[in-house]
Amino acid sequence: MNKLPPEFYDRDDVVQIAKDLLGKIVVTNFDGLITSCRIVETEAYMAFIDRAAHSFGGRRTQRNEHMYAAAGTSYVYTCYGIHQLFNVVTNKKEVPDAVLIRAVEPLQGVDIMLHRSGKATADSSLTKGPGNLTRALGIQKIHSGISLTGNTIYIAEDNWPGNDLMRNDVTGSSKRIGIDGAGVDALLPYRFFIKGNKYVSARPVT
DNA sequence: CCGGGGATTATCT
DNA sequence: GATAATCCCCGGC
Repeated sequence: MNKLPPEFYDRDDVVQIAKDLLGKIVVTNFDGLITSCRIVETEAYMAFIDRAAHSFGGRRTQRNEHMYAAAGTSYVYTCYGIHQLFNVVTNKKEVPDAVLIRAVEPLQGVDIMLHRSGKATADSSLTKGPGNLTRALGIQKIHSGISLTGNTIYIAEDNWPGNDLMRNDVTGSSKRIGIDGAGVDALLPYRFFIKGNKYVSARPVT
């Protein structure tokens, strides 16, 4: 299992990076508790011109400051007052591209994740949906701004079979979820998921 | 089984 | 004061 290098994140095509992150593995290591999950659903948010992005028009506030950080930085923020959402910052410093991780499949440390979520059984709701997966992995707002090439939170790849198959046979795309206020940009096909995976958070909208 | 709406609070205007 | 990149329960079919 190899940690993704800084060059993976430091590219100018955030849509391609969102596709490439499918099948990769998120690992968290908090206080010696190691949990890991495979990414099965992502969404791309493009800097400056994307009305759905927090950084639309170059908007820069205390909340989204980390979107402007170097490639490979985490951006975690609170949504609806309750949920923490985990994003991967891409592209060069001062260019606020990001990929939202929307759903993952548990791999390692399921018992720890159940405990964090207060759930009794490991059904798909454990890590289906952006709010649920951060709870299971223990990711909180205090983890915003850290490097994803370090040892606390990082993303790695293994010899997952999907890597060897034709990418379009394994993955699908749709418009993004929950951003109806974004005008025409709400229709952009910037959501990517692994076809048929039971942890994918919602039905693709045609 | 499915869809609608309430929960709950950080953040921005 | 309004809104929000969501979740989950409950009521109706």
